[in-house]
Amino acid sequence: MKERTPKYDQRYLAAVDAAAAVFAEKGYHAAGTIDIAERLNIKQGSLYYYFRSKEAALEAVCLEGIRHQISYLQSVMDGENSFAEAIQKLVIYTLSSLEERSDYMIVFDRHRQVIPLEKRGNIRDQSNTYHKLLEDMFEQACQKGELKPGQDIHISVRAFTGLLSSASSWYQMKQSIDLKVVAKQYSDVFLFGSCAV
Amino acid sequence: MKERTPKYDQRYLAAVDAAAAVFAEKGYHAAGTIDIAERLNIKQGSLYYYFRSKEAALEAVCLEGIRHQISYLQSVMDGENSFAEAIQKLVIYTLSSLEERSDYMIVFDRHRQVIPLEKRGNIRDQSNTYHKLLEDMFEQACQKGELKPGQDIHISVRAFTGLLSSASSWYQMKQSIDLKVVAKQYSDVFLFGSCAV
Amino acid sequence: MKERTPKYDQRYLAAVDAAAAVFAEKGYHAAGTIDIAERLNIKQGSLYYYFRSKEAALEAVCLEGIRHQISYLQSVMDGENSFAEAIQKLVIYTLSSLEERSDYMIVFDRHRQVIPLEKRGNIRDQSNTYHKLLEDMFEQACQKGELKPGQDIHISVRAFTGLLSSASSWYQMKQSIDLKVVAKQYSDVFLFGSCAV
Amino acid sequence: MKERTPKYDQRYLAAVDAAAAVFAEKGYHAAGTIDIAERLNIKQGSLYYYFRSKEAALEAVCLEGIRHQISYLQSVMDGENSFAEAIQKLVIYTLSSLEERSDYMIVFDRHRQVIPLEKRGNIRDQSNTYHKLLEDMFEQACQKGELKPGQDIHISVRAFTGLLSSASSWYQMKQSIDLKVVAKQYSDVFLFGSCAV
DNA sequence: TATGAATGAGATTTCATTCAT
DNA sequence: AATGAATGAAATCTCATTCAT
Repeated sequence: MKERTPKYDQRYLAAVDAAAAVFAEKGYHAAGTIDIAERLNIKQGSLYYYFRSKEAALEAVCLEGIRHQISYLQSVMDGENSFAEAIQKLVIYTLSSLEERSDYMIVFDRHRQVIPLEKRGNIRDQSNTYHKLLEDMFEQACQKGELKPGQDIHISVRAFTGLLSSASSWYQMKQSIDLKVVAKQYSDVFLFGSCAV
Repeated sequence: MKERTPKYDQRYLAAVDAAAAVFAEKGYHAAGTIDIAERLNIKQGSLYYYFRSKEAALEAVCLEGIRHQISYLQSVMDGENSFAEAIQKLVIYTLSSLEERSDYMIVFDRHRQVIPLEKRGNIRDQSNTYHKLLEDMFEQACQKGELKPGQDIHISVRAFTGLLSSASSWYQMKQSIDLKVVAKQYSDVFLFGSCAV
Repeated sequence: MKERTPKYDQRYLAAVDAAAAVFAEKGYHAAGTIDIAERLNIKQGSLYYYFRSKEAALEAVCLEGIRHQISYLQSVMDGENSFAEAIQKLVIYTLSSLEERSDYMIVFDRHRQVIPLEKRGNIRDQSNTYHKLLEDMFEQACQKGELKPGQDIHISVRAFTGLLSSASSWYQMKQSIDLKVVAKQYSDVFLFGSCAV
Repeated sequence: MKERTPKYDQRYLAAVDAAAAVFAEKGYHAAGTIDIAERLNIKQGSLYYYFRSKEAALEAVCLEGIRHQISYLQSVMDGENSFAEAIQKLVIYTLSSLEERSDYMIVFDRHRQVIPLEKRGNIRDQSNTYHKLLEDMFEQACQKGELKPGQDIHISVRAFTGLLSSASSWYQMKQSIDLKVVAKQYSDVFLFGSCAV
């Protein structure tokens, strides 16, 4: 919508941040553009200087949200990690994202689908990228013999993301428990199962 | 709201069904009372003979949705199942619920929290009941030595429900793979983990 | 938008009427939906019971406006009129429409083109019908030798409608002059010209 | 608003031109100041160096539009033309104006009345001048016996301008027919009528 | 039980305009 | 002369809800 000068970027990012916070707190539909504006200390109409529409604001939040996840995942894959280590790091990162960037996580998780299919291209692209990377990671682990044989990789990936998102729901009712303990157990369930023997 | 004559029950359930379908498809906020009415072939205003308000319709859907889960969970616990068997049955039941009653599952999963805390009593009660039952089940399994030692039961339960809900997201983009195969793998991940050795 | 019961028709027509009046007075864009509502003694939002949108109201006005012109033109063509008589009757009818239904005439004349091309189908259809009828009439007159030879019929028709619309602009600054005198002169100009000899 | 240095004049005229184009295309109300600015490759706010307001831009366009018509009409009257010749020249000039300056013609024709009566002084003055000149011309023709007797001159003038404006509507849907042929027929209708005998 | 008609409060969006830089 | 940022007022439209019939 605008070329990005550094100064503009700063304000724009603040706008995205405000949108994330408001959407996370109230939910996309229940949130009003006026809430976002107020949080930015500007008037409602001025929001449209940053976003073409409320929906565009949501898209911006989602995009910004997933960008971080992708780049961390990328960095984990680039590093020298065993499969088990990688899984643990991703769980930890997800849980700590939930502390530091919870707004973006929640909005992405819960409200992404509000954007109508036709306009979901950008988000879908990013989302696909993320899943593709994960699948690559599982694939490589499989070839190194780090994964149990005979399991469909797509389902494994999905089971893993399901676990991650259950962590998200956990965050909402979190009783202040040590993050690392929780992360350890989550990854252990995924890696080694819950069943004795 | 009304005494339940058989005939009334039938129409009322159709109304709940319609609400579930509409909420699931569009999301609670994006859905209009008019959409529900249209699906019932009645006029917008007439809806108010079935529901005191739109929110009441949501509550009815959620309640109806969880009722099934609870009663199935109850039946599994009453039967003579090992922990592993119980887990498998629950995964299968959830997946097949997603085929047969997906609307209710989706609405409960995604929109339950729209109902303001003050009015969420009924649903919370049911929800608590469900979690409590699950925790009991895990507790018993633990005492029988069927569960790995040293894991926090609350987290295990949550990890399990996270897995279940990942199945929900799977359902939405399902590539028609045999339900039992999928269920097997999902439970295997939970029970035995993904990691070789 | 609604099935037409007689009672509904009456109210609906009143709504179209109000829209016509407001659009004619202020112009489509300068007019607010609230103005129309006020004229109907209902609240702004209630307008949308009758019209899907402000634009739909405009379309309704235009359609209603041209309907009368077409049916009168049709009746003139069905009667036994010489070309000169027909022209005169049409001029008179147009001028008196301007007294009795000026709102519709003005709106059709000035604001029809606000409706975007894609949605102008209905109006264009009616408009084409009107022009087609006129062309038929001129064609027949031509064959009976009532028209000067060597003139392109399309241009003649257009010159005639131009004259009619100049009558419309006349109406706006009308000084109370006898309608029949004016109509006579207008048709005379068209039929016999302004130039001596 | 500014003293007119040659350079300023040039830019100013470009601005008027842009406004004319935009108003003609979208209509005054539907057109935004931003559209005009974009066409000039400047930013919205910068427009206000050329026009005090959007309305002032419209006024400028109208004034510029009619200036040409008046000066041509003046020149025709100053020359030695019979009434029939004068009419023909005016029709031709109008039609070719529609090719070369259609924006100004259209805007003047359709949107002049947007300017509120209080502020319409300038335009009205010019408009009156134009009509007055035409009436003078007809009056003189009448005295020379070039006009049919017994016709009200005001109506004749108006019938003539109606014809001219019908040419305008013709222009919009023009099927590219030779301008002179069209002009000939338009003036013939006005001068000699359409009716045989 | 059902509906037609209306309401009213609020939501998003648009846009001419201003002004410091 | 130009712009980036913001404003504020208004405008259209939506929608859950009500109620007389």
